[in-house]
Amino acid sequence: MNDPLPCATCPVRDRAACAALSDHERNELGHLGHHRTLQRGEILFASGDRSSICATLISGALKISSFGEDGIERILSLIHPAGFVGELFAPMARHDVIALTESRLCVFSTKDYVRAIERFPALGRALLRRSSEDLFESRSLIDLTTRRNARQKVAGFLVSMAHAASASPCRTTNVFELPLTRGEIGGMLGLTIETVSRQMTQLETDGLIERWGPRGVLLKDSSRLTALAA
Amino acid sequence: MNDPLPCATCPVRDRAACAALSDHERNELGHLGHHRTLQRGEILFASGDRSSICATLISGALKISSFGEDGIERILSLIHPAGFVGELFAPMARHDVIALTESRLCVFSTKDYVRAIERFPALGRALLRRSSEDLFESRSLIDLTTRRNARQKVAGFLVSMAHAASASPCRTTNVFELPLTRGEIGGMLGLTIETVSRQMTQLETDGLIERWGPRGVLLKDSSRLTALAA
DNA sequence: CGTCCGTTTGAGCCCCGTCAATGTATGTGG
DNA sequence: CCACATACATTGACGGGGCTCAAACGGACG
Repeated sequence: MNDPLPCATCPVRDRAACAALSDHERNELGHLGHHRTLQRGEILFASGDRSSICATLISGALKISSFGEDGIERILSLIHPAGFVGELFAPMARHDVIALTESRLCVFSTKDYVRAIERFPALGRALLRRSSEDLFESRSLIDLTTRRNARQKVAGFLVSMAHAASASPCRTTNVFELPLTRGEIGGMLGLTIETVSRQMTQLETDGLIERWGPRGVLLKDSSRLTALAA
Repeated sequence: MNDPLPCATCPVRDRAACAALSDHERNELGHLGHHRTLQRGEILFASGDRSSICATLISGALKISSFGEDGIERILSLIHPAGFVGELFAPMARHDVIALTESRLCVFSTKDYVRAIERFPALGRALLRRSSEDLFESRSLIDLTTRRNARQKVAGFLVSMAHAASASPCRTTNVFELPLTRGEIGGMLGLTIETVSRQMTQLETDGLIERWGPRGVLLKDSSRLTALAA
């Protein structure tokens, strides 16, 4: 079951937290984890789970969500390749982690991973760096959700998704596929499905974007879009 | 100027990140930092600063804010005693950090602190733990801001402030002083001053809270308030 | 072709943002 | 001590943006 992971060919081997390790150390870490593939909608772990696993995302996309008693989903974060999920220090999971698209993961038991951090300080530092980045992303999302009107929220969301979709941070793509449904977008921005949809069509009629089917987006005027989001 | 810090009498010595260090290590870290006191409204560092400092909060409260070009403040996070602020890995600060009340800080140069993390792995792990907690808090705030109506947002805000105000996480206070103005609360929740004010008065007339002047709050019915916020 | 799921579009209403006035606490100078 | 200024909070009136309810549309898959 736990065959050593083929880190040598891992597409995120130089961006994930484990990239900070030496070959020898990574090899050792590799023996602790295993690969897993999730289909869209599959749950990695749910709020309240004691299962205590954590994982690095290799490909695909995940969402971290909470559900109110009314059953309304609120998306708290998106996870992109090389991202890390899991509560290393809490006794149990406090949110749900769900695949947005087919996703490949490198899964570890939390206990093993914490021990690895203690043995390999570089891993802890890399994770701290990643955590800081997550924190910044999270605050950017707060920034987005507290904006005044729906127009600014959707515009800002599209810009941030464009950044996330582009592999390199310097060269940002203008055309991409949204991994989220309208409802999920609404759940991130504190809007309803209908409002998101209306804003999208209005952005299109205003010539700021173009749409390729329900999920494809082309940013025709990124600068004006960015300005709108500010 | 850089007298060794009197860690021995520090009120957060067993909760802050540096609590993970041995006496000897902490002593060494203490030689790198210095104390500083901020008055309400004073800025520790601002977005775009290259100053590169970081700090542990000893007493008081800070806010992390971003300002839109319209000049509207959006509060992204509150920092409580034993909290840590500063961008260890970014070339410059991306948000403003401002004192909410008179605050005492333990300030370090980022460069020194990063070096300390490399020398003392336990410090890195403690910071990772703290960062995970900040991330959770941040996501809780997202959870709050994406709620449907103003009532739920304000109720949830009051509950979370009650938790933050109580020193111990198990025994939570029901009476406390808000360190924030109505405008600042609005800036956190994506609401206006007037809406916050109206919701507060309505919560009072409904018998859920009582107010002691503009800032003092007494939670008369925490359970109903919590239910309302869910 | 029919079903399912997600998106789009429409109509109506209500919550909350805007604008404006008043109330209250604190500090400052005459 | 009082008049005044400043800053913040409260309250009211009003209009518009977004939520609710509802129906039509479109693609994927049997």
